[in-house]
Amino acid sequence: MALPLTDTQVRDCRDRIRAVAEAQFARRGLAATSLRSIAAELGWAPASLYRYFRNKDELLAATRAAALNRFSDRIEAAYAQPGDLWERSRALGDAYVDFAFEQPAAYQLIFALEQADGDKTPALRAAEERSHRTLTGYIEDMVAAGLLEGDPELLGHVYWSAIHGLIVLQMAGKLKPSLPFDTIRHEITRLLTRGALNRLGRAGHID
Amino acid sequence: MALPLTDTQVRDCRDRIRAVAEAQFARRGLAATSLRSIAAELGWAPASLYRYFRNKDELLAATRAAALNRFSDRIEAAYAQPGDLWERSRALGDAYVDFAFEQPAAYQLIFALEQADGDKTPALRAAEERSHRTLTGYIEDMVAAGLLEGDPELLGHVYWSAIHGLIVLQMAGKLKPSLPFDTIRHEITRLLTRGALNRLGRAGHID
DNA sequence: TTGCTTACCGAACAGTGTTTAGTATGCAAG
DNA sequence: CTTGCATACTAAACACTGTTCGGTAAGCAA
Repeated sequence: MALPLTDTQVRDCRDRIRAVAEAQFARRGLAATSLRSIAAELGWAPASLYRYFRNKDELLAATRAAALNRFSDRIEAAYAQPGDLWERSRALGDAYVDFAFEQPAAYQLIFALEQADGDKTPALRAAEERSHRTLTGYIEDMVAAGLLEGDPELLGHVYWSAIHGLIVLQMAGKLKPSLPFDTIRHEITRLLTRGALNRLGRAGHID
Repeated sequence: MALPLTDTQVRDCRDRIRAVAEAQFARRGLAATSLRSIAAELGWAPASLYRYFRNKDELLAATRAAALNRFSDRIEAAYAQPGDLWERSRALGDAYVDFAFEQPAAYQLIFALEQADGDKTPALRAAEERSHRTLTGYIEDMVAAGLLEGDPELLGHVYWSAIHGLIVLQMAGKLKPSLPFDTIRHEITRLLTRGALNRLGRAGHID
């Protein structure tokens, strides 16, 4: 073990480390996974990992990238299947949801979701419920007034998820620069006042 | 300083600590903020914080709860203003967006968003761009086929934000239990095939 | 003055990511 | 076969983290 590793050997080694890391992320959670625990599972010394990754963040980024590429593989394969656009749409949606629920740890890793739930204080829980009640109550008012149709709970989730997503993307500078700064507010206002989502929320199978 | 503090003094102390913590979260980021740095800014010893918070997680939860309550205050105040439902809708939407962009650190704290961006490997960035291209390309196909109308970029963001939000909520067990397990997939399929969002994405002011 | 409760602190402990000096391995050269 | 050498890997340390514990000093009651 003193001659230089080939490129493929290095890549295999990186993949092995990455796999152990992702397994521990899924099993113990991200915060409880240390370089020492990963090295221990490999039967290595902690410092040895630094031959393959510059630091812990780079290892984390590598596992994220691998999970994200698995996700893209599934989506693209589903969308590439034969059929008309409706069928391919359905296959793509199914692939998206299937991946999320078959590999929840990978999905959480991709989107950097914390699975911590035990560190919620009663005060925090109360604040969350209050916020949820406020936003959901608004949707209920809209439904009661006949301005939106469907199940208020589900409708509210779609609603606020979309708005939240727009804000996050705007903050991250991911929206295309040609959009003026206020466009997001206009879009949100239209969401809120036009009932564009009013076909959603009615539970029922598609035909 | 040896006689017991009154309840209000204790609360003031907790608030002072919390304020310093939130300021450091906003300034240096969440990961770079330690109990030692917070104590140092207060001129205290690190151990002293444990008289007011059981541990770091509880301090974090307190700051989260405080920020979330400030958020709810703004939303509720806007929605409680006089006017018809349209006007109150608009006020609520404005309040939501204004808070998010006036206090981005608080918004990120509330929704546990990591502001880390420098730890992105080229490989991870490539994987993200690939995934983004795949999902956006699908929307573009829909628009090209005349099944959706509007700006594909913005439309895609709303689209995937909503779906992502539904999955996260389903994973967290936040969707109401009466909804059968497959309802989320049906809703997503309807999103994908019904063009329910087809009124969105056309840039332009509301009248 | 004595005693006691109490806010606060200094110092330590275990654990983390990371660096550095060093060991031992196995091929290549003499 | 011996020597040299590049190299995969390690042991030990460093600086830092959250957290705990014994101790100190301050102010009130007796």
